[in-house]
Amino acid sequence: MLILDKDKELSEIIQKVTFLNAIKHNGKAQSSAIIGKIIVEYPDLKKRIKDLSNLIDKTVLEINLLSIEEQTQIVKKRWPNADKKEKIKEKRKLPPLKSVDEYSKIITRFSPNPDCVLHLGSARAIILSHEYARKYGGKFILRFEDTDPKVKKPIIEFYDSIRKDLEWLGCVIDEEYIQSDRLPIYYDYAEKLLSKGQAYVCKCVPDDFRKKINQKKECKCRSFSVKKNLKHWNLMLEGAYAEGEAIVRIKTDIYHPNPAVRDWPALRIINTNKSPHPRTGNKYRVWPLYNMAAGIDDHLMGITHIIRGKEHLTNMVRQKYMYEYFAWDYPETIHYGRLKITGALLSKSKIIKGVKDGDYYGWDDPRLATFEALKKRGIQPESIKKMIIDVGPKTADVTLSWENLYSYNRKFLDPKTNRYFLVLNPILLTVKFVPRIFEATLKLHPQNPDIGFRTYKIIPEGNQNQVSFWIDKNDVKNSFKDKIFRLMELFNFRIDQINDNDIKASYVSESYKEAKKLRSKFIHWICQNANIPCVVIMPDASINNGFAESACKNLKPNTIIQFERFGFVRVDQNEGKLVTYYSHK
RNA sequence: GCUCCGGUAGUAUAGUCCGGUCAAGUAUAACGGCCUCUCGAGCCGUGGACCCGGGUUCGAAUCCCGGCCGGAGCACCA
Repeated sequence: MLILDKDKELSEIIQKVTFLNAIKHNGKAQSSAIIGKIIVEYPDLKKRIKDLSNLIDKTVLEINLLSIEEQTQIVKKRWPNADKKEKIKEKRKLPPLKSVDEYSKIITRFSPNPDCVLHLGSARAIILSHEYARKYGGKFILRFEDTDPKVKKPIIEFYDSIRKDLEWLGCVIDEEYIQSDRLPIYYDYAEKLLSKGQAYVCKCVPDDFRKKINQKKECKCRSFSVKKNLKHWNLMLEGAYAEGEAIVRIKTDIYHPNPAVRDWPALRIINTNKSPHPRTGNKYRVWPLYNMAAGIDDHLMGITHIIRGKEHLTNMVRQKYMYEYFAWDYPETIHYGRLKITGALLSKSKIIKGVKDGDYYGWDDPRLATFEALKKRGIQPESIKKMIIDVGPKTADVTLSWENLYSYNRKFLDPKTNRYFLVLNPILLTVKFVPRIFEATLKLHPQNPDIGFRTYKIIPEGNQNQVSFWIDKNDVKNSFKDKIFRLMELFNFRIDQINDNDIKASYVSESYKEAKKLRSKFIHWICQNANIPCVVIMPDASINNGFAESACKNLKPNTIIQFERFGFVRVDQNEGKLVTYYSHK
């Protein structure tokens, strides 16, 4: 205590920290917070924490007696530079991968079953695997896991659509494998396991086996000799058994606490005359199951880091038995949580059913969260990528909101997207007494005039000097009386009369400042004859019809533009009629 | 039921391993203001969270125990 008291430097620091803490919290400092800060600077004081604590309590008591004004003054005088730290702008990045030093090259893989198109639910696996491979200068493998010709039957068209989706996402594939090409490899390893007594051919009916294994009892096939097992194995390959009559199981631990781990199935028989494989037809009857095929391949392909959903956690436990038999090291794993997005359907089977039943227009229906649909809606692959990286690889499930995705997307789109006018709910506005010819010059981008302009010439006609425009009914529908409106970048007008099919108005003035001063509503417009028909397909698949300004005539499909005061859209078709998909505000 | 994971604002995330600079940072959404010839962008500001209960400790988002809630697996699917 005494030593502390004498330490001028320390007492100075304590006072400073206490004053600052007090100011920060309405004039009342709190000792616990102060102790923390002091301990960090003087770790040695930990030993005499009681003394320190007393000293701080004393200081806090004294300083808290002062008013916040007094405190502020004292701080200003004694420590003029003490206040405020500036905001940190951090860019989130991937956490480092485990044990990278133990591998000469990082190899990751994405391994889909080509039984459906890809959707946002797969984004974590794809992007994390690819990003980590790139981050460490490694290799990214695409591996089609198409070893179930019956229950989750692969479909030929999806092999390609998956490749395309990956390309769109900017994930470059270094190597590609298809498991249905590799059956002999799995057979080979199966035989090795059988000959070492580490696997057996089980001929039990599934139900019986399950009952037994749940009671931690082995089935009779488990104790068959290697010779017998090999004989049965060959009979399997030769086609002597029907579907379900025999299966290869990997021996694990009958007493494993998790029944799902006990003697898991590795290869089964599929009648490919009845359920032909789309690539190999009826060439093979014995097909490996996930843990066999993926387990073998992950090793053979040198995968160092497996990044997959947490539903595979027990599969890791299962596969480790096989890895032990072969004396292989199991790769590092990341098992991330499920990714959902509010309201979106992310179930393959439901997507397939919906498309099949005609509930959706196709795989790219805007209501779906497939990559094809997102692309169609103008979502940039970079946005998805950034979002997934920000979400990171943690095991908790996440439910993203669309707003989040939109915000990422907006940041990419906003700086490089041309602006145009779109008029929905069009009604003809005729303005009379327009004093002269106007030439409106409209920036294609508000912050970046270098991108260019589009111009429209407004020529008054007839003895009342009239000009007609299309405007959105909704912009003027409420109490227009005595109000001045402004046609953006053009002039101000007053409405005389609203009819069902047109609006009569009179020119008021040209001044922008005047409109600003009067707090006029600024509305966009399209010259009566300078329009092209336009439809906007919304995320809920509803359709908006209207006019786009004629400058949109030359927009190429795939261009993303912003309709001012409406939102971003992606041009889908543009032949006589502009067909667009709405992205977001 | 059994076996595993998880739980920080509306959403997402940092911090958790190794207790103290965290009366909790950031992004987005919300709200207010400024700016802008878009309702977009930008700028400034406001409000908002450690699942609950015990314990250990001078001190717990962090460690321990118990509970609650959520998810996944328990397929001859992947």
